[in-house]
Amino acid sequence: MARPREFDTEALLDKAGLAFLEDGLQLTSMRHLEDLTGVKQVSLYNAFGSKEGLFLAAFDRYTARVAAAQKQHLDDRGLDGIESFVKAIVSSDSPLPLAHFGCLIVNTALVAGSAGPAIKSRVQVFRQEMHARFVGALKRAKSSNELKRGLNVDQCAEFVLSAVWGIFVTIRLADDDQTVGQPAASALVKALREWRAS
Amino acid sequence: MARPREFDTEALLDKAGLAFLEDGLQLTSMRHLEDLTGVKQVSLYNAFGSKEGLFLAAFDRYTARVAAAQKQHLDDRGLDGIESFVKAIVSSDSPLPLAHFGCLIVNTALVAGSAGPAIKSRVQVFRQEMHARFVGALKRAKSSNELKRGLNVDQCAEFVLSAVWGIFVTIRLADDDQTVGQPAASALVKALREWRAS
DNA sequence: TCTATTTTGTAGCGATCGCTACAGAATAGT
DNA sequence: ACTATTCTGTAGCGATCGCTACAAAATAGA
Repeated sequence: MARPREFDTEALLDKAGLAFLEDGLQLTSMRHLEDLTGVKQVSLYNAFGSKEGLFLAAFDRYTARVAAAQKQHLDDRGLDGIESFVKAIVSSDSPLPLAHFGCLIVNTALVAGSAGPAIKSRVQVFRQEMHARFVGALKRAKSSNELKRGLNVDQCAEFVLSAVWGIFVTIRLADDDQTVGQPAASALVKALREWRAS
Repeated sequence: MARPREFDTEALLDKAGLAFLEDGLQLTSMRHLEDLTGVKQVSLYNAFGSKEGLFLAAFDRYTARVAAAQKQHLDDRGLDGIESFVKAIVSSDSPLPLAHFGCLIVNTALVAGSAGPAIKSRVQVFRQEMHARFVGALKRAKSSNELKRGLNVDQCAEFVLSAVWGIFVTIRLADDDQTVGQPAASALVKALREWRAS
């Protein structure tokens, strides 16, 4: 019983997420988003309430995709699942479509302190979820005796997560070379293989 | 033959660097720096030319300290030098005085794309220098047969650098717990020991 | 068709941004 | 003391920021 929207919300959030990924939350202006999406500022405010609301919507959509990709690699798998996930990150045909420009989650983590509690807690929660999925894969590896004895799964999961996030920082600093993350990723894969038993 | 300055440049750069570390380049306003340092904006512009000039001065001072700390741990040492450097990062009495709030270099790397070419190239150069110092330590380890055969020193250096930077992102996301980097650092140290021969 | 409800377009609010013009204050050389 | 030069304090420039008031446009139910 009212006028319908003239824009596609999901396509809008994808474009907004890309803009936030490139320039960061604070440097991406609502006027820029207006030009980029073709949707007027007032419509954005009507739909999302505020700039932070729009960011959170775009962020949630982004994280959902990352979580799905992680699950796809790790579910019901052990160390090989982690290995294939790491390889996928620096692969040119990555299932994470935006990995070549860095990762919105990592970028947001670094400005979380200045970005308000809602955003910070969102990043913290998502990091915990990623951690938990790594822990799940490591526990499967442990129970099937794939994992070397004496390794702490929590510690290992933290390590993989930090290493991957560090690779995203490296990717971000590169000019236009998509392969800068390759050496670090390869060495990470080698380190993962040292975790194998026998 | 003119009026002398009434502020200590080095103390000013330390305060400015801390502010840039906490809030980032773009979110730290000149008025905030004025309040923080007690030096009027016009004096800051007189001394450093622009906000970017002030940032680069503070950044150079910060990187010089990080470089000195890295050299202190790595010079004339091999894998044990790298190990002690990694441990120092997450140590509560770190020689890097600001490590508990993250690392200015890592934070800057992530916004380098939006921060202008001068800043970006500065970060790239410094990353290369850190990389070269890791390569130096790894080559020493190799020539003394401390390093396992078949390992690529360039790749290993990239890996350590990415892993360390990832730890700084993790530290940044924590609320006030200075020990969040410990698990990842411990696992990184274990991975380093797998590089030892015999 | 008429009314209620929501979206869209125009325009601009107050606040803050980086930066600077101007005049007064302070020092070195003469 | 006088001049030249540099620094400090006040005040404000133009631009941009997130956000919103207002009215016209468009749709669903009566």
